[in-house]
Amino acid sequence: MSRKTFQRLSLDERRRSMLEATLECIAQHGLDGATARRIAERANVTAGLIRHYFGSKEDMVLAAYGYLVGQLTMQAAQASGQDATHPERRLARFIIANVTPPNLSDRNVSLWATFIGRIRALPSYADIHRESYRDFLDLLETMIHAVMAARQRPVSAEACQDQAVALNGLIDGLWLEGSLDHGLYAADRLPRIALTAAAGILSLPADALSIHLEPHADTPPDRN
Amino acid sequence: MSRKTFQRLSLDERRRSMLEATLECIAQHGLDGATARRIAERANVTAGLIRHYFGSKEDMVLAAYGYLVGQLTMQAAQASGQDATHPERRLARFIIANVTPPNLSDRNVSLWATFIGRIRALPSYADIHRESYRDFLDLLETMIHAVMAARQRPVSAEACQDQAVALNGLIDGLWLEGSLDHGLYAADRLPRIALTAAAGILSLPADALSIHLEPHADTPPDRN
DNA sequence: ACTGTTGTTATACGACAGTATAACAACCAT
DNA sequence: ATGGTTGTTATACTGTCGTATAACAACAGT
Repeated sequence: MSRKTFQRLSLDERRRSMLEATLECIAQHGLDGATARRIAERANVTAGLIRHYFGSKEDMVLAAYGYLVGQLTMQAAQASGQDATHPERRLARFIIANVTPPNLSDRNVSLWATFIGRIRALPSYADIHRESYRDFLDLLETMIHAVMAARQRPVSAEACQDQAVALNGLIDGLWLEGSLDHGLYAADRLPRIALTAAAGILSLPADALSIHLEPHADTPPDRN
Repeated sequence: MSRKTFQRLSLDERRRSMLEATLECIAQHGLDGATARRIAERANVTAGLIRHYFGSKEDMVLAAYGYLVGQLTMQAAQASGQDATHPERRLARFIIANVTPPNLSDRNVSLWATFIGRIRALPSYADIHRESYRDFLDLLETMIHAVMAARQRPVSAEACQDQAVALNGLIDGLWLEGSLDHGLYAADRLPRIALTAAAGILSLPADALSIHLEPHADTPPDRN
C-alpha cells in the first residue's frame, strides 16, 4: 500500500487543469453531478487540492465560469481576424465564428446556461456576465461603426448602439438554439441565415455580408 | 404536541402548487439550494408528498420545467391577440410581449437557463425543449407568412423558415440579455430595438412594425 | 354518526456531500 | 547529498440530502 505518485505542477498549470476538469464535469453531469470528488478525479488529483487552490468548491466553480467566458470571447475575437481594411468581411467572419464550431457546441451552451442560471442566486456571477456582455457589445459596436464609415453612411452613436444590441441578440439566440441540436434544421444553414438577417438589421443589401461566406483560407483571395 | 393540521387538495391544485414552489425555490436559491425540504416548506406540505405526487424529486423538477415553458408560450401567444386581420400588428404585439414584462423577467430567464443547462446531462429535458422550440418557431412562421401574404410579397417556404429562425434567435437573445438587468441600457428601449431589427430581417420598411408600438388598449384605434 | 380510503404528516435511515486536518513526498536551494 | 518547503495525498468528520415507511387525520359514501 503505497501512496499515489504525483507530479508538482506550476500554479497556473494546476489551476487551469482543475478549471477544465470542473467545466468538463458540469457539462457532462450537470451542476449536481459535478461533485468535488468527481472533479478532482478528472483532474487527476485528490479533492483536498480544491481547498488549497480555490478555498472552496463554490469559488472554484465561479472561477471556472470566468475561465469559460474568457475563452469564448477570445475565440470569437480571434476568428474575426485583425484585417481592419475590410470592415464587412471582418464583421461577417465574426458572426460566422459565433454560429459554427467550435464556438457552436452543446458543451459551451450547456455550461453557459448553467452559469446564467446561477446569476440570480449568487451575485458574483452577475459581475462576470456583465463584463463579458459589455466586451461583446463593444466589439460589435466598433465593427458596425467601421462598416458604416466605409459605406459613408453616417449613423448616430445611439442608432449604432441599438444595432449592436439587436445584432448581439441575434447572435446569442442563434448560437444558443443552434447548439442544442434539436434536429429541426441543419446547423450548416445557420451562417447564411445569420448573415442575411444581420444585413437586414443593419439595412445593408441582403448579400452584403454573405458575400464573405466562401473563403475558408486565412489568406484573402484578392490581390493587393 | 399535535400534528400539523392540513387540508386535502385536489390532485391538480396540489400538483400545481408544488410545481410553483419548485420553480420559486430554483429561481431564488438555484438548483443546489432547491432542496426537497425547502420546496415542501414553500408549498406548505412535508417532503413526503413529493414521492406521493411525482415519484421522485428529479421527476418533479422535470415536470416543473414543462410547466414553465407551457406558461411562457401561452403568455406570449395570448399577448399577440387573435386579430388575424392585421398581420403586422399581430406580429408586432407578439414581439413586444416577449421583450416586456411579465415575460421579460430575471426569474423566467434564470429558470429557463437552469433547465437548459441540464439538457445535455438528462435527455428528458431535451424533449421538452425541442417541443417548445418547435411550437415557437411554427407560431413565428405562420405570422411571417401572413405578413408577406398581406403585402402580396411571395416568399418561398424555405425563405420563410429561415426568417423565422432568425427572428426567433433575435427574440430569444433580446429576451435573455434584457432580462438579466446588467444596467448597460434601459430595458424600455428593447421594444423599439426589437421591432426595428425584426423589420430589417423581414426586409420591411424600417417602421413597418414599430408603428404598432403605441396602442396599449385592447381596442384597436382604427374605426371599422 | 360511522367507517373506509387515501392524502398527508412524522420520523428514521443510509448515502454522500464538502471540507478540515495530518501525514507524506516531490522538488529546490544549498 | 541533504534538509526544508509546500504541493499533494489520505482520512475522518459533520451536516444534510433524498427517500422509504408507518402512523395519522381529513373527507366521502353510507
